Amino acid sequence: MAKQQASPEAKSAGATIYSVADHAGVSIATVSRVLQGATVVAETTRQKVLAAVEELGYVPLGAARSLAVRHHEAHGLVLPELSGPYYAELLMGFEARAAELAQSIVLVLTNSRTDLAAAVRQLATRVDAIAVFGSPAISADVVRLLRAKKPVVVIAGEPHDGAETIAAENLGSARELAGHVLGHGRRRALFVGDPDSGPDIRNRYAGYVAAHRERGLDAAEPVRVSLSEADGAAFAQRLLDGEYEADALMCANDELALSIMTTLQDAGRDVPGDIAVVGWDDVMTSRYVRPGLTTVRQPVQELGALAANRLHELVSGEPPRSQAQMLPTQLVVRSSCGCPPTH
Amino acid sequence: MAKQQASPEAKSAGATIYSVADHAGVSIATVSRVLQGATVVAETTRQKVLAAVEELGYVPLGAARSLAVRHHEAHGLVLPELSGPYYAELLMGFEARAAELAQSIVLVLTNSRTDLAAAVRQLATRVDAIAVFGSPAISADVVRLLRAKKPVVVIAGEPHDGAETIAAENLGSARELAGHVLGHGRRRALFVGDPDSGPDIRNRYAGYVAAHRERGLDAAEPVRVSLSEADGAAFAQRLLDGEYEADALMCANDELALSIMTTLQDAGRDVPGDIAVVGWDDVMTSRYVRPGLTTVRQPVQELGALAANRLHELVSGEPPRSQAQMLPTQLVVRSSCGCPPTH
DNA sequence: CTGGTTCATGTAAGCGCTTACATGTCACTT
DNA sequence: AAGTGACATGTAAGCGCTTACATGAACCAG
Repeated sequence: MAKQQASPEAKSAGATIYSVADHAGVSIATVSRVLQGATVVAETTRQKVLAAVEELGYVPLGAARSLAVRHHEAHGLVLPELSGPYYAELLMGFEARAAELAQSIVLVLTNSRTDLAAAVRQLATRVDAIAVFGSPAISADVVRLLRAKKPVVVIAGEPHDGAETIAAENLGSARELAGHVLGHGRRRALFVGDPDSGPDIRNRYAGYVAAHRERGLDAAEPVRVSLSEADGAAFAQRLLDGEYEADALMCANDELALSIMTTLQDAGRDVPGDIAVVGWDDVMTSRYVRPGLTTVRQPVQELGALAANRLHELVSGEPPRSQAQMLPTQLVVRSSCGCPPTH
Repeated sequence: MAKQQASPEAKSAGATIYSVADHAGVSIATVSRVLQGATVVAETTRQKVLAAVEELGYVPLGAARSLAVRHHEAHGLVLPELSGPYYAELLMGFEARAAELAQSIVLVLTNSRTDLAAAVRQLATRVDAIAVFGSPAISADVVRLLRAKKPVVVIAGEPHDGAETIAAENLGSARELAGHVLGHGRRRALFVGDPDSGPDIRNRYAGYVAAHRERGLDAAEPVRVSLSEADGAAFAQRLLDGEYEADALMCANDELALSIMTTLQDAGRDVPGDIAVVGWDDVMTSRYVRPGLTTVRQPVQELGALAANRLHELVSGEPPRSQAQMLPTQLVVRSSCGCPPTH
């Protein structure tokens, strides 16, 4: 009956470090100390404080701490969207590494935004550093950010002035993949995808061209379609209508390849008999589909993790790298290219 | 030559509202006013301020604003992971709605965390409200959060004391789906998945049982496996080995269904001839696979959007709903259930 | 018993914003 | 010419933390 002075319901909502200190009979400095765990506090006082925290349901106000310590302990990540496994994996890798570094992550998806610039500006307001996926849509704002001196790393994008770039290797594996297809004797291979949609696709096309050149072959102009299932199906239809002629299709990514391949098959074409189809990314579906899709696997999670890691290093004062970092990539041969099925 | 007094390189990194005010020759209050855009400011001063902001590369410190206005303008989202389209879509829906409401979103993935409780506590520190996906792993911490009086909504989880719940409908569509399969004359249908892994799966199993009961049939015990491709393949192998006997499989989700179906097919079984297989979620692969997978489509994006929306309403002072909200769900009949192919 | 250490704790000064309130200016009215 | 509003801007008091520094208690050596 002795300690019932505390108002039983005045708790939680507005608990601050002051109310906790009061409740525990100590100063706010002591409360802060036990919560940060850095300095030594006598065990008995620590228990008192913890009890008060518990009792009041105290949750410290992150903003106040951030203001006092002068950083946010948070990284920003700007991605176009999350459909398909690519960005999701990137995000997982990023999140996992950020978690290890005790950084919160705040996410912005650009496709859902009408005012992208405002969103990015807002983001810059609450994080210490930002990783941006290199969609062409955002370059201007990235530059603005740079001027505002938040460390920025660009993932799979154009090397912007001053911002670090990290990406997966494209040119070499694209050359290898195209070479593999040509090795099956295909002579009318088409590249499907728009090289202008970013450096990734541009380099894949460059690899396709290089593979042709090495063999003294002419590389066709790319078929410029977006990386969506719908555009894939539409292109396949045009192919069926005779608008294009090809015995192999090197698609800019798996989603495109899959929708094209399925549309062709449903129309009675034999893949790879009549026409080979290869993709890029090695999404889950590519394993399940028959024939299995030959493609290229990127270390997407690692890409994300690396971005988070660099961000942290930059925040900790390491100098920016001028050289773009490049992660190796791996050819995955299944049977849509003309190789015999192996499953 | 007259206005070159400004130090050319002292910019950005440490620009504060004070330096901007100095630079523009106004008070910090005025700077704040033009940046918030709420109060009227004379056009000429507004221009001066904007120019100073631009020149100094000023980015306001979110933490300071949050502290002053006493909320974060951010929502938290706690998800197990992001592999597969389900969570990614949920996140997209959530993000899109949050963006409309001008809320930042900070993301925590629980599978990558060793100390989940700490992560959630940290999260609570920097957001106004939290949406938690209802994995059983986190219930205890959710309760702690509730005590600490941050609004919480639980997505597809157990109705925890005080926390709102929102979910997609399971029981009815599961009954419908199971009924459909039984309608093909299958009499040895198995449910594959663990009803104890959460209310979603539990209700799907309940629907399976109800469909049997309605027809005077006995429902078998569920085959308790986790929702992963690996476990699916393992189960398929045991089925092939004769450990189970079945003419239909109702799987707890598509990933399971797909890996099982493919494993069976690769072993020479005819789906749906020998055995029907149905799933849940309608992931992209389910469209591409042959036979097309019969499944149930959930309004996953809407689920996410609804969560974001409720969070905002709760933060704005609306009273919590005691009734769980339930979104309708839709049977997608393709041919893995025994129906003729339609594509 | 005194003075010097050591160690736990308290005191108070910010961190960079927002905003209620006070002040000053102008343009009218009378 | 003085009084009155209306309006733009400045002043200053917080918001809830962290942390350098000051204080005081406890202990030990001399």
